[in-house]
Amino acid sequence: MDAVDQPLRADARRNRERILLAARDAFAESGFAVPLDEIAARAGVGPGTVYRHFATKEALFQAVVTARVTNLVAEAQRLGSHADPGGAFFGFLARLGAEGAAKRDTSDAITVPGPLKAEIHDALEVLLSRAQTAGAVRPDITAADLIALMKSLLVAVHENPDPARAERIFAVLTDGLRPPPTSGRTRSPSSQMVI
Amino acid sequence: MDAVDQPLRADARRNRERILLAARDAFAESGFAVPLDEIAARAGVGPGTVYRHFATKEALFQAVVTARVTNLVAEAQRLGSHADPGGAFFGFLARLGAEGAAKRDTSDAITVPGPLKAEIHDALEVLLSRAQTAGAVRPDITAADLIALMKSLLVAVHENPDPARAERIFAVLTDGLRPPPTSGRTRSPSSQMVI
DNA sequence: CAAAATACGGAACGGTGGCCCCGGTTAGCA
DNA sequence: TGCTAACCGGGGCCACCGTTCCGTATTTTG
Repeated sequence: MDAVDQPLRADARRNRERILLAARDAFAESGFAVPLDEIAARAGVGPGTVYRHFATKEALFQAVVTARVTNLVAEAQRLGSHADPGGAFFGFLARLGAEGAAKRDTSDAITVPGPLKAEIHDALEVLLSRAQTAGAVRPDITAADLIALMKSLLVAVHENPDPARAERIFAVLTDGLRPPPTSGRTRSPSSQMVI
Repeated sequence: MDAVDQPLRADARRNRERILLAARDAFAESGFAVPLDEIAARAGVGPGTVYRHFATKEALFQAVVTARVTNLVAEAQRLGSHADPGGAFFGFLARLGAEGAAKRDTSDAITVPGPLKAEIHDALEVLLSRAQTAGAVRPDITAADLIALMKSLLVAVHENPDPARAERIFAVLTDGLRPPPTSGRTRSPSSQMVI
């Protein structure tokens, strides 16, 4: 990973841009699991060239998704001052779901331990606790639960890419996140998961 | 895969038993992804011996999980004649969740295309449609949706093995599966996932 | 107990994927 | 235009994993 980018040869700069573009597309299509050789081939360079610019495959991944995650966090913080806590929370969840359904690497980005995951976690936690205080979201859920849920549901959506099914799955999530009717327990006793 | 098992040498029969035992534990702990060499090592045999008894790793997996899945299907069919459709459905879901949380290979068994997946799908469909007709489960969900949901949630549970979190996650699922309140829409408009 | 059939173990093969290195090429500058 | 330094390409190394092969060991049988 080159820190300075001022004294960079013209072809080096051009190749770096190409690699980032190709990585963006490849990661979005196939997630982090895409072979690095395919990224290199898409960029029209050799694998060695990729490693000249990015020390490791993960560094390249970080470089690609950082901008997108930062945007998400910014939107979450913007929504954090929203009047309606429930609307802000579910709106951000919808944004996250749309992003994750479109780009396969989003679920990897918010899951792999690192600064990105921490940022999303913190941003989500603010929205979540506000919504919970307002009574719009069930109080037992944590931000880590939500990230785990989102990640696994995004995987499910990617594994059978039916838009209608994706909407149904996310509807189950959003409805399940709402506070359960606190009045006389209508839950059947057999609905407990014994682990 | 040897069809005849009558003329089987004593050590062969013993090793076959050992392999099945080791595979059962290894698959339960690590899912289908466990290296076959580890199964062989656990059984105290060489990898070649495993392949003498089972033509492929997947054949061994099928031999291990078939009994368990068959039991699940039998229980589903038994519950199918239950008086309370909702209770039967959520009870079976709880059973599936418990089984899947305890054994990591359950999610693989019900997901990999094959007869096991088809059996589970059909058994689940009966319970689901009865519960939907009774108004205990939201009507838009399909059996395939449920399998996808269960699989991904089980993966999430296995990735962070906190029993409390597992219960919370499954609570979100069961609550989200209940029919949404049909009365005046309390859903905020921003809760739609735009895909 | 000896011969024949059968099974065993583990080394080896083939494929995949992350990562590195060397010979050739190209940019930048005088 | 010619020289130097940086860069590029892709072949290659290593690790992992499913699978196969073969010399050896064990069991069965006459």
